Amino acid sequence: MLLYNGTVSIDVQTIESALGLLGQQGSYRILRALLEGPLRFGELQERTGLLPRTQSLRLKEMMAAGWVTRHQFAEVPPRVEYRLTDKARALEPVLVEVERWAERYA
Amino acid sequence: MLLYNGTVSIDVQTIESALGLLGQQGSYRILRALLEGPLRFGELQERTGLLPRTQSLRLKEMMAAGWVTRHQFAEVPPRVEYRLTDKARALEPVLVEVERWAERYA
DNA sequence: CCGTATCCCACGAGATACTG
DNA sequence: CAGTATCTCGTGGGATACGG
Repeated sequence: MLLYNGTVSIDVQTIESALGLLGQQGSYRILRALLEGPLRFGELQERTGLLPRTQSLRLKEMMAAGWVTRHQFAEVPPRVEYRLTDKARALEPVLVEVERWAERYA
Repeated sequence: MLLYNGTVSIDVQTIESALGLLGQQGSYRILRALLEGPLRFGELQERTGLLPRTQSLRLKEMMAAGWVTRHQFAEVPPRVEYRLTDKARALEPVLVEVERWAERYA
């Protein structure tokens, strides 16, 4: 399905899947937290307040969508870091606009 | 839960519920369609391609969220129009940013 | 430390049929 | 025309427990 925006035709599927993922519980929190920099699973959890299971699911979806990458370090104790891709960082303006909207219409 | 944005503290609940609704299937299509102007249920359906049931549910949620109003006319045949509130129209910049993102990262 | 497994429940979507 | 009713199925969340 294609919509016409005024200047370009836009792919509704792409937008819906992005909005769908963003609308999942916790996605916004994860995104906001990781915009500050890479975090470990536990550190992330402190900031998001998500259950391990939920955060794990969300991270997997975000990895599948190419928003997050996982970096595992061969250390003891084991260390894992999650960081955003450029694609995900490029969503920041979207968040800014939502936040601006929320400020006004909360 | 509150996050600090740099300049203002933002209410995560509000943002998540907005993103949650936006992420529901069809919400984006409904919003985009109604930004052009008020539409009847059937006209809207032609543009969104949603099942009656789904569109009906979505419209109810959007009404509950104060995004859409319903106007019923005492005519024969019956006529109903849906239109966006200012609150919903104010979401357009969000859509614009998502669309800009989708153009680049599709 | 970083998750996965399991159980249970609730909601959401698709399809089809039907009504004020 | 503008929806609702019903059924069926799959997915997602909460909680708790456990494994590499």
